[in-house]
Amino acid sequence: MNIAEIAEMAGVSRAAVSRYFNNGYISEEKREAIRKVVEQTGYRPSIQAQMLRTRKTRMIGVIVPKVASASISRMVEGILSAINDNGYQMLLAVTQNDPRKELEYLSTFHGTQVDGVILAGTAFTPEHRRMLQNSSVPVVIVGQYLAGQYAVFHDDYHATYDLTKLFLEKGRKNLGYISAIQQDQAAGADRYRGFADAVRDMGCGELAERFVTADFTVDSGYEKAGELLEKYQGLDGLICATDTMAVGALRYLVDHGIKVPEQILVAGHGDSEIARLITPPLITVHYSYEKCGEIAVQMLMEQLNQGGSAMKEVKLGCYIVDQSVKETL
Amino acid sequence: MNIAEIAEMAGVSRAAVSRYFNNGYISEEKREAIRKVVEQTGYRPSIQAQMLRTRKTRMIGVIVPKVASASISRMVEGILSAINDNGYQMLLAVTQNDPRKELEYLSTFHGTQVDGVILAGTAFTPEHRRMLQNSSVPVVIVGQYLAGQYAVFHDDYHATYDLTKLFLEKGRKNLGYISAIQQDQAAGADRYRGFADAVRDMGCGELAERFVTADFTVDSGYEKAGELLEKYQGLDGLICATDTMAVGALRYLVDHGIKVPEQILVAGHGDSEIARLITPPLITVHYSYEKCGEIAVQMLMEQLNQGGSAMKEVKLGCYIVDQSVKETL
DNA sequence: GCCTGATATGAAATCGGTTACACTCCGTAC
DNA sequence: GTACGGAGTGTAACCGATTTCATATCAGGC
Repeated sequence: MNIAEIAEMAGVSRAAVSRYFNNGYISEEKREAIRKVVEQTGYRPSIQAQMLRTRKTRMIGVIVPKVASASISRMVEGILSAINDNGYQMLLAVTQNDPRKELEYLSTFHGTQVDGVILAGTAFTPEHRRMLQNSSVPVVIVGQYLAGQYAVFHDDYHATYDLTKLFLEKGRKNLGYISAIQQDQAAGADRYRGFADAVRDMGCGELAERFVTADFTVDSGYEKAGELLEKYQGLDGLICATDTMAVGALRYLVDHGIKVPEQILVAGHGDSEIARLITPPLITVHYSYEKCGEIAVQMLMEQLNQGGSAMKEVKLGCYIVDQSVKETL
Repeated sequence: MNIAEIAEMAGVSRAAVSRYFNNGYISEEKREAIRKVVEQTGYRPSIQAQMLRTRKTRMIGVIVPKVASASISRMVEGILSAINDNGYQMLLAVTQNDPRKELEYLSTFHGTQVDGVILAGTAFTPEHRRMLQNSSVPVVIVGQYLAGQYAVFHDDYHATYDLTKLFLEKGRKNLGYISAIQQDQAAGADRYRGFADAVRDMGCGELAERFVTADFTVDSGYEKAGELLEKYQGLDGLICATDTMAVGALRYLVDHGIKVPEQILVAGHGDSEIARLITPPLITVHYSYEKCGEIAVQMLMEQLNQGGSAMKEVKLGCYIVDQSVKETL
């Protein structure tokens, strides 16, 4: 079933059938004739032929490090819903935290494959920058800031700054910090910097050195909490770069008979479901992952439709979630 | 940059350039000449043109009810990894549990859009069956069994049967069950049937009526646990259709001063991270979601490459995870 | 009666590849 | 010497749509 057959059956030209589907000039009679034939045959125009001819794929490429993650899957959900609302579809690629794969997918998408790209990167190399600058399709980066690029991300620095300040104001003066790798600008560097600056501003700069670096896993949080506690005796507060690490740390404390929150107060970042459900609940920071994805799509759509986006960088605010203060559920 | 320009620059025909990319007959000299021009120009064949001409998109459509879910995101991860290994890409669609959207995406994908479809459906209507039977591309259903269709799913019935038996053997004779809606064949009907048959087989058939139906949320689990406990006094065991519900139920019990597991033993299904991390940990059933996705892709690939798959229905086994018995972490 | 602009139409070019077909070499078997 | 098969090549048809362009009709304004 192609457009020529439909045209013949309806007694019109191929152009007329095309106009029927694209709201072009067409008389009422022909419209009706075509409608009948289309209904009867169940004809649908070939998407590939349309893509080739119009040079639009109506697809957005989305590159993420993984998908089985509370934060990322929420972001993907937000992106997907916004993409569909705009009549686009999502081509999903997962890098499994392999920078080579990230570049590979980026380059695949650069061709004629998609109309735009949303990239949830972690660590950016010079090669990333080069590739992004030479991109033939618009790219929006989510979760990270990258100079000169369209991006939507969170205020990681102030999130951790405020969290640290809260801990100090609660009288927790012997803080420790479990960080993510510094190569991860947002979750690693920015959050740690928020912690370090806050303790300095509050007159206890020596705490800035009380940190260890963990992977993004529960087990690593467990292990590194042990290291930190051994190294620095008498900790009364522990701030972790992610909820996942914080859960691991919490389990370490519970396993070793340390009372939470009485002896040590624990916080993470991400407002994940588990942070609210674990006992005792974690103090955490709410990140609007869905919103982040939606805004990224909005920026992309403006570029696709108008050739440019009003917004170039969007920083989203965060707020602290402390269930010991206001009860949820 | 199109194939004609490359051909001219290399002093060969368009066919030769095409053969260069598709491992056709080509002499060493021409191959080298083309290689040089390609390297120099960074030329890449248009994917759209290839799709149009070859009638292959090298894309698999994946339809899921949502993505921000522990079980589904793991399945998507498994599917995606297997798809990429086979040189395909993933077009992802989320239905948000709307059956209309499910049909809509199914029909979109039926056209020329993708080479194959993986469908994680929940409730199948006659219209689903009709559409699946008339599908022009191979479809594999995951997570559910549907007569006559290629499918990979779990042994939900025996999972719950064994779990219930375990509870009874542990001396918990006053069981209650929190079910998912019966329209959901796997998580709803099959699991409940496993529960009901087990209690009957073990000589306490009257328990089969002790159930309520909840949504797939923590809050619903919380609420329904309350209803069940009010209705049936003296419960000493509670089996839930999903971990999420079980977590809600657990919180209800904790909030109401009921000791877990001493007074009431609680179990879910899914072996989610939260089931292991919550205190006290849930008894749960391990489902191989990644594997489920991988096998679905394998079945799809066999159909695409050989015109048919050796496997038609694959039922995956489950095993009970009980941390009170064998310690993890 | 003539001009203008909106509506309506089809022929044909175009998007960028793949591949069937015909044909030329060239080495080898008989 | 002829037949044969495989390697290597180019021409041209084809995949299935959109869109430009030329043209036609008709209404209304003057």
